[in-house]
Amino acid sequence: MTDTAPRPTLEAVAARAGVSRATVSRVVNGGDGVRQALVERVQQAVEELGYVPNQAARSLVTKRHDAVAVIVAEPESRVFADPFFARQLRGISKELTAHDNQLVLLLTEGRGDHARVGRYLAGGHVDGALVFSLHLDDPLPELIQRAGIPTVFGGRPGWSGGRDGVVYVDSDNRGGARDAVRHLLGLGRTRIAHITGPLDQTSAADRLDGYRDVMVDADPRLVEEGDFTARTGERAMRALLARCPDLDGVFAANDLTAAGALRALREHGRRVPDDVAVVGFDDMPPIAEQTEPALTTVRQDIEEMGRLMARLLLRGLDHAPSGVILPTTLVRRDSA
Amino acid sequence: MTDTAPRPTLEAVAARAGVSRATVSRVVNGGDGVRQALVERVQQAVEELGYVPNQAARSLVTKRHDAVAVIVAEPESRVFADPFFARQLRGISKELTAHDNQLVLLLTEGRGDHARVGRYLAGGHVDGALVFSLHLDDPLPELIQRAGIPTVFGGRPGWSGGRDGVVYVDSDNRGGARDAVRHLLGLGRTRIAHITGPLDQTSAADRLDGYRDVMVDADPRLVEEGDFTARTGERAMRALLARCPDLDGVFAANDLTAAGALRALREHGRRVPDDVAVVGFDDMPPIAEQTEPALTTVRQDIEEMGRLMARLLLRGLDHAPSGVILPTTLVRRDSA
DNA sequence: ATGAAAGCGCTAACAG
DNA sequence: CTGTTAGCGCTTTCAT
Repeated sequence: MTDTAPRPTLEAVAARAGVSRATVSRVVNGGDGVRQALVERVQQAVEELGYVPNQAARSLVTKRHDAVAVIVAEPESRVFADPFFARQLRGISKELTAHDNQLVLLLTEGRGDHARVGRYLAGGHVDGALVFSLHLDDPLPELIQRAGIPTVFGGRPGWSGGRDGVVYVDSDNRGGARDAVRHLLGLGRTRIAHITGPLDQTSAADRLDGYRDVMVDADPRLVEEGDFTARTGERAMRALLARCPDLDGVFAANDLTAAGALRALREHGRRVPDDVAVVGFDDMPPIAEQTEPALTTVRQDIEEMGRLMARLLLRGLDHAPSGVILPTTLVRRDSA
Repeated sequence: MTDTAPRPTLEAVAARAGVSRATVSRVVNGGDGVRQALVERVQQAVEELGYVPNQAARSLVTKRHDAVAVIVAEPESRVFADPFFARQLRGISKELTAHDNQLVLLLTEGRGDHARVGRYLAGGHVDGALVFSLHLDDPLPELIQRAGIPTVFGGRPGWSGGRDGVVYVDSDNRGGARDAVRHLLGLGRTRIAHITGPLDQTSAADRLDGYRDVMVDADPRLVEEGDFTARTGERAMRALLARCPDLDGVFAANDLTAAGALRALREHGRRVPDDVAVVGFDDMPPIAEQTEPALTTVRQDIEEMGRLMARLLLRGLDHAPSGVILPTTLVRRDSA
């Protein structure tokens, strides 16, 4: 790696402005309590020299880093197929940027990477962590707790029952699912199937619970487990069709799954929504608007989730509510 | 943000092991030239105290950060619709992780963010930068050059002609495009249309060039500009169909565009591949395998691109080749 | 309101 | 091989 040209230090600026380092430091950090004349002189010197504070030196004394780790622990498949991840990142990035914080991205490939993440967190490089996509049996939270660093989880962690001090942001998965199923019911459908997500994630489990809230004693054969991918959605739909040819409605755990289901339905000559009405979850425009027919779905504001997670973390977790649940809304298009 | 418990310092470890700070430092950093007995004593002290080096203090003296900035300058639309971004990130992350480097993600929302990025880069927080998705008129490279920090670009920068010392990694877009069109020709198609990407990006321009290489004097009306999104691919296909109803082949600049084209084709009652053969570009499995019919497309190894970019940067740019072009391969499925 | 001085925790000569 | 000694560039009392 080529060396960077030596950058001017506080010292240099002080010399040029004819003041002490302390004064320059004050000006650079807001400049209260410094005479206006001096402030200007310093600012000019900063300008002329192109001075930029050395973050390492600053962190060394302040013990702050103005950096937040974002940890994504997710099997490849989903992260790549689904714009979900990118959207959350964007929200987080916006909020962090607005507060002059940097985003350090930690992608994990599996258990092997956990030690590394733990070490990094314990290393005190960042002021906090934002963690996604935890599965029920994930050891990551344990590590993170041990690192003793402020953390906000994206999505309700499966193990949080009882654990205190766990802060998370989630969508109203259960309520959204209820809305979806009720909408189907309102359309006169009675044989409503559900293709779930991976049930070791709370978002998927909660949506299933919502489905069951409304379909109190539904035929258990109407529920098929999926994993949030289109491929599996298609396969699940085929299984459902074979098992319950009389079904007239489907609530898919996310839009990708719904897209897969739509394919299977078309393949089997079922018209949507005439024969079978379909509702998705997420409202990812590039997916929901592109399906044939366009998808009726439950919208969650993913970017806002990201933004909120960052905001909570930056504000300080001491007075933060444990869980924040964001509302969802049903978006009607053509599939139901 | 809650404070982290005060962590033990080198000093503390030294005291406990009964050696000097220098010795501890040596052990922590590889430990060559230290008697085995001492090494073990120090390691045990480290263990017992749970010592982790303070990165800020270390950077302050070494002037290295073991961190790389990844800058993504891309209008929302594409980053979110396309798994492209996530894949490259994964490749980069893997390589960086393997070399104990951190990934600092900088997402820009537009011109307004450029100053911030420039400041960050100039701030000397990172040892290098990886930059994506530059458009022809993008001022970002300028800023980056000024920051004087080692940089590798993802995709051939549009302005690199003449500029020396620009290092980039790209796919063989032009060659891949030629393969795609030749394949269509080999199928006996003669009226082959092309839906381009945004032509201010070299990847799109190069693919168009590749198309023209083969279709030397093609009817110019067979070319329609797109922007790498499905929606636009659909619209472009409609326009093409209206203008040249006799077309029998389409080369779409990427898979998403091809997916959109497929929709338009279906809507117009054209059978694929019988009436119109379609070839895409990228080979994004979640897209290419899910279209109806499955997409014949030009594969590029996106994750490898990311990995290679990181590798070049970490190895040091001084002896790096200016441009590295990765090969592409045609993947036959059902659409052509 | 401003300056002097003391470190933050670490590495890197330099001695020994 | 190991210890001593200087800082790296910045913030922050404490005087003035």
